Amino acid sequence: MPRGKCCGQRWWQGKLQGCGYRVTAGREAILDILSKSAGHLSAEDIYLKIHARDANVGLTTIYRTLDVLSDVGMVSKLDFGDGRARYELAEGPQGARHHHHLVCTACNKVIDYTDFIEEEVELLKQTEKGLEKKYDFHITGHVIQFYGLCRACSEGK
Amino acid sequence: MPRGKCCGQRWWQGKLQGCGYRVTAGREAILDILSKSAGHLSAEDIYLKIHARDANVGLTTIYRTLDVLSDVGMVSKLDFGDGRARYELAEGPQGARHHHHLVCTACNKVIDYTDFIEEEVELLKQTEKGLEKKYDFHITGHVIQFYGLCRACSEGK
DNA sequence: TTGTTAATGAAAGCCATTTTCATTAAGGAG
DNA sequence: CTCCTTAATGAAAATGGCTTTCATTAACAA
Ligand SMILES: [Mn+2]
Ligand SMILES: [Mn+2]
Ligand SMILES: [Zn+2]
Ligand SMILES: [Zn+2]
Repeated sequence: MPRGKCCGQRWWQGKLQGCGYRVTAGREAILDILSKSAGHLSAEDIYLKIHARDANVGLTTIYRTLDVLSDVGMVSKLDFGDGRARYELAEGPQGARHHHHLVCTACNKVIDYTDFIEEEVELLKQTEKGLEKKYDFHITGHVIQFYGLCRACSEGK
Repeated sequence: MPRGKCCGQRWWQGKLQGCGYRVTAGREAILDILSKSAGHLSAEDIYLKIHARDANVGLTTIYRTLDVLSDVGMVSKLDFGDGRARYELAEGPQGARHHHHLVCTACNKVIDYTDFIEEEVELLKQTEKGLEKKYDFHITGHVIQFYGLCRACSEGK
């Protein structure tokens, strides 16, 4: 019987080690925070949460870890145009369905939506196929985001 | 009979003055460069082109002017994820149909495409309508971009 | 021509992210 | 378990796109 947190919490070990990365306390802490948060955290958000909770993890390590996690596909790096990158867990075992974002340009609130995703994904697939052929491109990803004003910001004039 | 460059070159005067902005040499130079370039220029690109051509326009003025031009809707500010904003003339009298972008993540080449735009725009319209209703949002804009590897970068392994 | 005020440029500042480099520790070999 | 190689880490400094400040210039209305 293994010591430490028992199975179930560490579904990421395999993925990290499989890609040649070591499993460290800092990486576990960052993944834990990401998996327990609503998403769209900046590097500094994570830094603050980590220090509020317990450990000493430098901001530098947070940036480096987020790069690693993006690299192995466990985390998505997002840009909502407010000058700082944000991160969320990519679709994994237990969570995170594929979704797109609706961003309030006034208060920076971000809404995940999965509505209309089927039609969007369908069109995207076709468009990607067409673009790949016509422009001889190998497409690896896309960004779709809507910008606007949320209720509160719209009323606040 | 007016002095200076004669009519035809200055379709932007009206728009600027109509919005309460003054027409200055720097603004003309920037617009001229934008209208004669392939597009997707960074502030520094413009700065270098302006100095290669003739005049003394500070980088600060270029940033400020691009803000003004975005404000009046003459220029679109683009973000391809390479850490610097890029700009292109928005659809105006003579040029620039509505298009989306295909970006090579290796060499940063950007392709404008108008194919599939009709279907995309149609779907976007519907999606926006649905999102506005469901999330009580007033949508003002969207971003659609595809990322991948161009032929050259794909072959170069 | 003149006065008001927006526009400008040089220099300093800002701030998210990256780099440097000396120190620590993950994890395979034995 | 102990050693050893080398990836990982953190503090501090650097980077770089962009913004702010402030004294000077020039658009343009009167
Ligand atoms: Mn999300
Ligand atoms: Mn374009
Ligand atoms: Zn809002
Ligand atoms: Zn390329």
